[in-house]
Amino acid sequence: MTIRLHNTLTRSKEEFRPIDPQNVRMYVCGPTVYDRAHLGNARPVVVFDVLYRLLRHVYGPGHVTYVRNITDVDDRINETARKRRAAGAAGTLEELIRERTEETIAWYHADMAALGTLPPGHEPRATDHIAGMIAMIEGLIERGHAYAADGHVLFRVASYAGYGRLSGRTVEDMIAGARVEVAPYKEDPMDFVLWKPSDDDLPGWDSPWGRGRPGWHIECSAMSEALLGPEFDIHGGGIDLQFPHHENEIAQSCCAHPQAQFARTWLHNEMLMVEGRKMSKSLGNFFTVRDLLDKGVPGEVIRMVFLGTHYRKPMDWTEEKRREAEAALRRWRGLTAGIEPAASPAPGVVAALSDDLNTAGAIAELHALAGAGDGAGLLASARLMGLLTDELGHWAEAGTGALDALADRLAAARAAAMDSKDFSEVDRMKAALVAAGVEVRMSKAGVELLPGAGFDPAKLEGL
RNA sequence: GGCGGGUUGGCGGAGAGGUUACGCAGCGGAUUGCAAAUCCGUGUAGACCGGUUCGAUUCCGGUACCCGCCUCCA
Repeated sequence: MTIRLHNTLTRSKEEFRPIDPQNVRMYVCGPTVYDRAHLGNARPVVVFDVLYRLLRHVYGPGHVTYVRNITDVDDRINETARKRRAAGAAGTLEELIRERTEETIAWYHADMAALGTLPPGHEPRATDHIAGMIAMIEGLIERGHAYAADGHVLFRVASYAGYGRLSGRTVEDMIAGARVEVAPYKEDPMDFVLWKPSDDDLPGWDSPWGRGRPGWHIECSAMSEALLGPEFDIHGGGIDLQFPHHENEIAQSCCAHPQAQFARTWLHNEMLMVEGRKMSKSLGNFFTVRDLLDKGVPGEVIRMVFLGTHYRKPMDWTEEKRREAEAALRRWRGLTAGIEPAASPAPGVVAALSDDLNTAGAIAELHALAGAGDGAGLLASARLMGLLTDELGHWAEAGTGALDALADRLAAARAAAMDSKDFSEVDRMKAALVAAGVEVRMSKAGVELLPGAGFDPAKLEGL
């Protein structure tokens, strides 16, 4: 099976050929752990989880290395720690920072697991790789690609001819935009920070340039090199990282290792929209994955909604999509209950995923399998996409015990009504069940009650 | 201002230079105490204007509108 992926670097779909099929290497930009992950943060995690699963399917589970970093150096983290200290929290600033990042990472792991995503093989933390960053910065200075000034170290953008290739813009274009930060210590306004000084109120590490902390982009260059080497297969993240983050990563890594190509294939997922607007912190229209889970939206449903839109198109989160996804999953779970998955996923599903992760096309194939009554094929294929797994299925079983008892009562009432011709009690029960989101099936064979979309076990109380 | 992307039937959302996407909703039928579910049947859409072609929604150019990046962001 040939996998084809859309490479941002070339703006075209390319056949994917790993550098080493025995060790396919992928790096995805992970979270900055300053707060709960919002729904937009979850999209790349799910998208690249599907790619990870596909790569494992094609090359073997032991032949894919997936690295997703954790950024735990960040001014927003510092800010939270400072506020906590000001509010009287015990401990040093460093301890409060660690506390904050530890709890945020635990939330992140729990929330992403709820979406059925596999943990990456490595989750390096920036604070564990400071030495590697300092070494890389020193190398860049030696080669003339960076310079120290006023306690800062800056990358000399003019020294790298390839700058702008990923984002498809020239340095002149960017200067025309005229929104770069001008600082007295910069040789050129485009130059970006590799290292910056920390005062006593900020976390810092000793370096040749004094006590300080790394800039935003250098961590990914250092950590990908440490875990995947100077050249690897896939680098992923949200499209908003294309510039400047990924452009700067390329500049740093390629200048540090001129003989290597850094990441060969760049994949970017489009943004998540809410009410037609990008979900973003500055617009203040974001909600977290946990908010949704707490509202009773199962992680599997969120995952299904995500996969319904191709990753390179903006996706609007809507209540209607949530409802449709839940209904389809309930149907499929009913169809596959007690069935063993087929030995391998359906070729049509693998083919769709292999075509630049056409998850919407793959879901259409799942519908076809369900329509054909192929429960075993459906199960194996859905699981390749991380759907219909045992871990994600608990939501679909909630309240089913109560339904079994109600089904018996309804069957008895119906049998009595058949004789008396008075169906009022049967109709009352049926209406109440439908109101609780239950699908009521009455046939000659008997009565069957199944949870439907929006099923709420709490509404069964009065029955 | 610079750069990039998008525009598909009632809604969501794919692929393909010429043949039904698919899902949801709708409509007709079977079935049912009535329903629901299920099954069968049913829709002929691709912003606008040109061009290439025997043939374009699919390729090329332009226009309009929408969105994103250029500033913390996935």
